[in-house]
Amino acid sequence: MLRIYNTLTRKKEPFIPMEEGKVKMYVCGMTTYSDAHIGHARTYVAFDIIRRYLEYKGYEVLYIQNITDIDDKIINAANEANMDPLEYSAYYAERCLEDMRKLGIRDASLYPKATEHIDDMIKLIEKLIEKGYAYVADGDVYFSVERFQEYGKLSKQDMKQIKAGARIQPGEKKRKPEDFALWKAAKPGEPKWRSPWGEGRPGWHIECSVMSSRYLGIPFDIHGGGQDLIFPHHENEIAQSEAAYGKNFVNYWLHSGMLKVRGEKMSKSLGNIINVRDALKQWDAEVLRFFFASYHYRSPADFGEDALKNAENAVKRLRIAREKLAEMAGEDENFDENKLDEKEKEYLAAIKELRTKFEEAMDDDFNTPKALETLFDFVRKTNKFLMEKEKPDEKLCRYALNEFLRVANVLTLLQEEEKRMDEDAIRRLGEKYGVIKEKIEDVIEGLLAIRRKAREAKEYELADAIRDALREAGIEIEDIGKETKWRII
RNA sequence: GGGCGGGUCACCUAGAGGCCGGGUGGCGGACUGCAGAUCCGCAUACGCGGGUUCAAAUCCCGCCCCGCCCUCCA
Repeated sequence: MLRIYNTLTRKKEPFIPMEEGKVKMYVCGMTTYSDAHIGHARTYVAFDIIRRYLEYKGYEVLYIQNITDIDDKIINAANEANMDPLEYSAYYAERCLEDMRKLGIRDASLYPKATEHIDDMIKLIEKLIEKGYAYVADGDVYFSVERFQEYGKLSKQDMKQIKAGARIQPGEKKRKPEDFALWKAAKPGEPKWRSPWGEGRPGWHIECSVMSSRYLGIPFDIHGGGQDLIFPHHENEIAQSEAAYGKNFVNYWLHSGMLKVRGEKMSKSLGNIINVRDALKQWDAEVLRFFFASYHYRSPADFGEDALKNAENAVKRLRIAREKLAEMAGEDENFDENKLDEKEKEYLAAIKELRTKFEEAMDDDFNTPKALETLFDFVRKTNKFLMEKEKPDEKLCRYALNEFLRVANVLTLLQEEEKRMDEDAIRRLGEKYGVIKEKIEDVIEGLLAIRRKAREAKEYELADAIRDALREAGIEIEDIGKETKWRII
């Protein structure tokens, strides 16, 4: 039974979707006015894993992630760059999605954009005005917070606190400081849309109320985002949606912890924002994903050299185990349990345990660090099994590999092979030793043949030179007796 | 001030009242021409001070420290 921590109740609750077998989830996406940073990556990897686990459990998941493509910051940034704001945000939206794909995050079911839903926003605002929850003030429209009794229920703040923190910015025409904008009258030169209150553009919060209910209905199952969005954004979404529709908006609110950099908050003023693009120059996408998965999604995470280095080594251990298993694995996984000997039966038990322990961990509010433990436990048992068993059952090995990959995939690990070897360097090396072949694999084999002869002749300098050069190029070799295996590291 | 989450071995993380955490790194052993990989073993831990209990990293109280939010934020 999956249990999920709900920010609304501050408790772990059994997860029961609205519709059996289906999960409708919405995660607040990016405001696209610059490249995605590793904080975004953390959040979207976390929700990607959540989505994958739900699918692993057999749910059909409809996963909506919005793109905020109109907003003050976009307009300002576009003006500075001397570009049209909508072109500007479209450009960054594309780049951000590209970054997420490079990270290995699966696409959401849909990435709706704010500017494509202006009509629906206007309708919702009209409804709020009709019902007396919103008012027009000189071309602006504001939500009247005190009209919504439950305001503050998500962030656990009472009205007194909210009022104490609220301010009226210059140019705003709201009646109460705690009110927030649903619609903003256009200033000269800004992108604008026609509305019953004059030309203008939507406030930030309204888009999520509109797009979530448009694609998922209301209420829907899961609404996620970074912890920094709890207040005011998600609080405001609740106010808008529940005031307008008179019913519960979301069943489970999930919030991911913030990412720090070397113990400090990531912020423009500290100048320590790390873009996904830059992070990918230094670290493998899979290493970054492992790093994120090694923290529980609600805990703060700290992006530091040591932790990344640890992750890099840990990932290597997983990859090697995968390779070793793959070498022994046959075509299909339909092994015959009666043909297994004692050792194999013992290993079969370990394979089955992988799944149960993994699920136990993930069922507990997506405890990915705990889930990783089960992977490493399995790796140790696999290595031991392959070491002790001369000719392991091929089908059993295929089954083990498949099971391993199935759970690893949920954690976004051991996915499609990324080319990490430097083919050019290997070919140059081949030329040096007179090995010229079409296929890179043949070049490597040829080099290894030369090395084998060298070893037999006890010409260890040459043997080691080839080994070191291959290692430089991303190929690691392993001598087992007379035989030599190689793998991409 | 209000809300939330933390302080666990050299490093990164998980954690149920009693027994176990895992990864990285280190040390020793097996294997090896060497290296790597792997296996086995070893070490280092629960911010501070009280309390509850036969038993506390875990529950309670107080304190110190850190991070996040409190109308820009993922």
